[in-house]
Amino acid sequence: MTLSTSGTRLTAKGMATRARIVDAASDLMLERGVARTTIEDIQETAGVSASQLYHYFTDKNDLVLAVIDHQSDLVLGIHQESLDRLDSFAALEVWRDKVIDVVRATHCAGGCPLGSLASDLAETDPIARARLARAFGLWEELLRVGLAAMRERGELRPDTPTDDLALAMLAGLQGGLLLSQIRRDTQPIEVAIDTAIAHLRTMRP
Amino acid sequence: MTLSTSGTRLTAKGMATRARIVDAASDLMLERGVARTTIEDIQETAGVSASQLYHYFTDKNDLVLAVIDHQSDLVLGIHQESLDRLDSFAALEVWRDKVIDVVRATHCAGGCPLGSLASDLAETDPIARARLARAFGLWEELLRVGLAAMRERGELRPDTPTDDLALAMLAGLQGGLLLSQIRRDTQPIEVAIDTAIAHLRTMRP
DNA sequence: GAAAAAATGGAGTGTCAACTCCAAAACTGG
DNA sequence: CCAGTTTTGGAGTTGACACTCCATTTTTTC
Repeated sequence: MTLSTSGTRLTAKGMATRARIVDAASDLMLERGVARTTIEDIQETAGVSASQLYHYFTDKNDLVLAVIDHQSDLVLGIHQESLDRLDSFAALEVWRDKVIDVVRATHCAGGCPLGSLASDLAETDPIARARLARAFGLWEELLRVGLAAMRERGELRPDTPTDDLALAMLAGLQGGLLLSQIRRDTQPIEVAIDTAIAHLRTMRP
Repeated sequence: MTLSTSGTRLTAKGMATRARIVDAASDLMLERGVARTTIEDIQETAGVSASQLYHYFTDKNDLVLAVIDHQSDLVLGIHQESLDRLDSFAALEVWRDKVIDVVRATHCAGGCPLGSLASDLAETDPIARARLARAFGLWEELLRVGLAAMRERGELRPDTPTDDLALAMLAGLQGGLLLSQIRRDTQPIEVAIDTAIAHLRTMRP
């Protein structure tokens, strides 16, 4: 999974410390962005010393990559769970509700963890950009496979362009999350997903 | 328009200098984000001294607000021009091509100026968030009015939920721009807009 | 054309943030 | 239980960055 730290073997305790650091960094970077999150903030939140942090990560950049991997695992995990057996419109609605519950739970703060990191790092860190592109590729694939399965099951017409719809759905999701974040209102993400599903409904046989 | 600097009257020369500063700051902040853009960078790019910068803006935050206003004017200007007489699907396609030309011209770098600022500032600067929310509101309104006009003209069925479609379109646009930015490929934004238009086409009388 | 206001130059200042270093404590494997 | 390895503590150090200050030049106003 994580290929950043190599060479030194990690004790159970060490793994726990490392995880605490990544957790703290993930939370803070989602809230404030990468550049505004200081190493000292992370130290305090995670309850570790400077030497510990630099024992597990070569520098802040290295930590950022670990945060990307961590958030990718979390986000893709949530969506994989819901989309794995995407075989009906009912299942799609369950996914929809789950996404919106998450947004509501955070009161629209932070936006999408991957989207925020992407916007933050796209132009300043090529390695981070590539890794985020990969994560979004996997996410898109999840939607692609799900919609293709729906088509196979006869829920959608055979000529439905599921690949395009999957990409458009991901775009709508990202944009909806961003708009919900700045408006502090779940309406945009709700409308974005519902409209995507409505479009899908026009493609039933 | 700009309500940040008040009290002192501006000479023509002063206005030019101020504009040079805002232009430079806008470019740099779009490329690197707000926190990674230093005052010194802006000074060099704009060709001004520190005292000039602090003569026109009380602090970096104040400059950020000016950048938001500037980018809002630019972005909304571009879209207003295209959407003003949105009375047919042909006009919608013209708008689509224009948007994608802009993205292609920048080689997908930077993403949407407003979207990037929004993601950057949403959680750290409440005033900036409010102002960006307002800009997105105006943008949404542009689309709302355009689609409503299309419906009035009989291009769309009377029961078409143009308000929802406008919001979903803006979301798809934002998400598509973000995905195009991290993939360095215009495909996501193209598919996002085209899918939105395709959905609209299903609503013709 | 002179007083007032605005625009500019550029050196300086205090703070903060990333990263280093050396030593000590805790743990692991044989 | 001991040698080697991993983990931890915490006080520096270096550089960068936002912002200040005061003097000087340019422009406006009457």
